[in-house]
Amino acid sequence: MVVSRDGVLRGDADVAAVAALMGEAARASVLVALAGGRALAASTLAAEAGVAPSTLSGHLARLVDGGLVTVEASGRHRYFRLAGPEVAEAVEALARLAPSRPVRSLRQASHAEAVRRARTCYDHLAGRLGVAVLDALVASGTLRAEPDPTGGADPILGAGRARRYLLTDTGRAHLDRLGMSLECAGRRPLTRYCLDWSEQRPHLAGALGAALLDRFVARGWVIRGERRVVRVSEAGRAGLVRDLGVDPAAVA
Amino acid sequence: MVVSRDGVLRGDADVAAVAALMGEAARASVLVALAGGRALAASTLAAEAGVAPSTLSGHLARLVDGGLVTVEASGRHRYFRLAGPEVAEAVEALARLAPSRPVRSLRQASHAEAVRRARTCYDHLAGRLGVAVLDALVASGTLRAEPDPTGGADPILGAGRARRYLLTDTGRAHLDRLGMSLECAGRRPLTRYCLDWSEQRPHLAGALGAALLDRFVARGWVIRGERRVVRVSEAGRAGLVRDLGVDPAAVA
DNA sequence: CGAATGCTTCGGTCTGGACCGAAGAATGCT
DNA sequence: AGCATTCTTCGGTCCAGACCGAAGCATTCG
Repeated sequence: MVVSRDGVLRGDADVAAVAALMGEAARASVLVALAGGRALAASTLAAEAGVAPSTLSGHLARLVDGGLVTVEASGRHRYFRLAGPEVAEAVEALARLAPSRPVRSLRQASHAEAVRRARTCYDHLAGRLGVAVLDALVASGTLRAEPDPTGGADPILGAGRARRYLLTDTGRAHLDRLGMSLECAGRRPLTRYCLDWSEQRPHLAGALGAALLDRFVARGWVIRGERRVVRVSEAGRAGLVRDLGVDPAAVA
Repeated sequence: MVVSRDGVLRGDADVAAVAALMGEAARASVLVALAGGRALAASTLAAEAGVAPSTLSGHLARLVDGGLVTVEASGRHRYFRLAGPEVAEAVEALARLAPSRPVRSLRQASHAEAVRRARTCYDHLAGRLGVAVLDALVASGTLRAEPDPTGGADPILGAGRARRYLLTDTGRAHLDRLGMSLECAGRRPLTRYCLDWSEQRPHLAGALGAALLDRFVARGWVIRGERRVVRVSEAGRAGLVRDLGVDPAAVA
């Protein structure tokens, strides 16, 4: 309906150009990773796509040039984002007619649910559980959410969202009482956030995030499974709710 | 939302594959030409795309293999059609974010409307007028719509639609009275239909279709414009409605 | 200030695939 | 049957572009 030949509506050279831009594995990977409105750094995207940073840099330049993606420089990072909802719609339209739609087996579906529920992200917790833990730490005053000091919008979380999380004195004492203090953070930042892709909200990373996962595992609160999935034990359910104030729904 | 990494929702290899299939000028041209549900023959599509038939044959095979296009053999022709509405939607989604969206000027828009109203298709009439003329000839009994003798579905019009139009005896007499009989059809089939891309319905082609356009022009009923557009004169409006029973709305 | 980090540009290699023409199979017309 | 038309397959050429590593800027941190 929209398209037709004869010069009546639109030529087709454009369609081929846009499709060609999407029709390469690394670039498609970028667009898919960016679908949902996330902004991600070039290095992250390169790891996702499984190509060298230099290669992906070229791809990103072409995507930006083609108007599918926008860039925002922030320090020495450059955050890439889909240029608009139309781009996401096009990606989804293509995904809908992807060949060999992998028959989502029951087993795969339940694995997917497990991943969303609780998993590791590098060395810290992620998924609904990871997000709930950060929420609980903020709610209990252990961490204090600090708005962006520069006043600018955070490229990942958007304007008005916390840009860093500070460990309070009472919070440090609290963790000490629980036997969860950190020996030495070394050069690593104590707290960092990491945007959870399945929850679209931040979870706790950094040295504290790693320490917490470490303790949880040591106490048998969470058990590592395969493919980064973790399972919460009965003791973990009780302990997380009692000692950290985690939302019971997140460990159910 | 639909798409994400980690095997949770869907990998992206499929997106890249589909997009790559669309990301080539000749193949995109095919998809655009087929948008709207038309079924076209390989040779037609090759001419559209501006490549050798052998080249396009390869492209069509890939499109069929990729599930974007279906093929139906009919005699020595093979008619290609989009595999489904999802394909058209994807093409349109891509077209929407095509770069350098050519600003549709008022002039272009009115030209488009004129093309839809009445134009020539090779040597016969097309557009709303062409379709209306065929309708009128059938309604008046000049032509008799013959269902597909083989009982199979017509590759262009679908099952249950007329596959050929026969000139009846009374119809021939009627055309004689109007001074519109044909001298000699030669080797060319007397009647053929041709699917009108703007109306999605058949208009009259073949020797009779050509003869009618010829007479209409000779009598000054229609005036040829540029770019295949034709305009109906005041006399034409009256004559077409009075002598042929054409729907007045089609010549308004 | 240097060192580390994040990203881009450049040079060189290599493969996929787009293209054509010629030959071959299938079908319809006379 | 014989011939024309339509489409596909095959062989061979050629170019776009995907890829990597090394080197070059810019920024941040110690």
